[in-house]
Amino acid sequence: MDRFVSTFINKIDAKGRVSIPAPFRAVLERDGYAGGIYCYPSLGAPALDAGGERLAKKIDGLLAGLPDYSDERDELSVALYGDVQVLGIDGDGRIVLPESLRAHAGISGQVAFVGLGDKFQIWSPDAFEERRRRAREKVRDHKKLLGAADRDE
Amino acid sequence: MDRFVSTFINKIDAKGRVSIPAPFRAVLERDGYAGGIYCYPSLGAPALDAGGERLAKKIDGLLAGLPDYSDERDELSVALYGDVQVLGIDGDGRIVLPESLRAHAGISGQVAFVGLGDKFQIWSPDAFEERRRRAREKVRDHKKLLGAADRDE
DNA sequence: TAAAAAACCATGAGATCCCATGATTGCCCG
DNA sequence: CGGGCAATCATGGGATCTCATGGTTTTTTA
Repeated sequence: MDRFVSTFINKIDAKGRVSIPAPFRAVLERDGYAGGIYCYPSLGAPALDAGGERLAKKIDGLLAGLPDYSDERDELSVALYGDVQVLGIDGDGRIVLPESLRAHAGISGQVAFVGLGDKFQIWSPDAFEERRRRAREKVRDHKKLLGAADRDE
Repeated sequence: MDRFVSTFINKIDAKGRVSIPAPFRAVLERDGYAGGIYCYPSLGAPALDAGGERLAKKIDGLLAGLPDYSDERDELSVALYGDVQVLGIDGDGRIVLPESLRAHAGISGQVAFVGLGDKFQIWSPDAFEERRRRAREKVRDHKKLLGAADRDE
C-alpha cells in the first residue's frame, strides 16, 4: 500500500503535538522520508494539506511547466511554496502543529487525518464531518452521471 | 475463478473478528494481495463494499480524470479515499470490522459476505435477506416485461 | 539564564500473532 | 461399498506487540 487512505482522529496534547497515524507514517517512509512532512493551508478549504516527497515533487511539476523568471511562475511559487512548512517528526511519530496552521484549520483539541491518495489533509473533526457529508453527496451524483458503472445501490 | 460469487455467513467473535470465506480469500490473493482488503460504506445501502487491489484501482480510475490540486478532486477524494478503511488480514484469514463500519451496516453477531464479481459486500444477514427478497421480485417483474419464460420456482 | 524545542522514557489499551479445537469434506484403501 | 484418515476451515482464547498519549529530561536559542 503506498497511498494515504482512510480517516483517523488523534489528540493534540498540551505541547501541540499530534501522532501521525501509523499507516500514514508507513506511506511517508516508503515515499522517501526526508526529515519531515510538507504542510500548508489548503487553498479551498479550512484544512491543511500535507504529504511527503511525492507531494513536493508534484508541486515542482506544476511549476516546471512555466518559464523561468516569468511573473506567472513567481506568483505560483509564492502561492505554492510560500506557506509551506516542513514539520519534523519526532521519535514517536509526532509532529507539532504551529499556531498559524492550526488557526487556518480551526483546530484545537482533536485532529482528523484524512487520506486523499497522494497526500492527506488535516481537519478539525467537526469541520471535516460537514465536508464529508457534502463529499458523499457529490460522489452519489457523480455516479449517476457516470451511468451506474458501479451499481451497488 | 477470479471473481467473488455466492453468499457466506460467518460469525463475529468477541474481538470483532470475522473469517473471510475461503473462496473469497483465494480471489483476493489472485487479485494481488497488498496487506489487506479495502472496505467502505456502500453509498446506497446499509452494507459495506469490499475488495482487493482491483477495487482500489477502480477508485483511482474515478479520480484519474480530474486535475491535481483542484477543489473538485479534493472533494471527491475525501469521499472515495477518506471513507475507505484498509482491513488487515491475520494469519487465519480474518479481518476486524471497526465499530464505525459495523454501525453503517447494522452488523452484530453475524455477517453475510455477498459476492458481486469484482467486489463483494458485507451485510447484516437479516438486512440482506430482505434485500434479496426484493431483488427477486424485481427480477421477476423484469422477466414478465420481457415476456420471458418464468421458470424458477 | 529563562523559555522553548527536541529527545527520551513510561504506560495502557487496542490490535496482531500464534496455537488449540471441532466440524466438515474429500479421498484413499481395505 | 464403506470406514476411517487427512486436509481444510471457521472459531475461540491467550500471549505479544504496536501505537497513541502523557510526562520528564536534556539541549538549544533568544
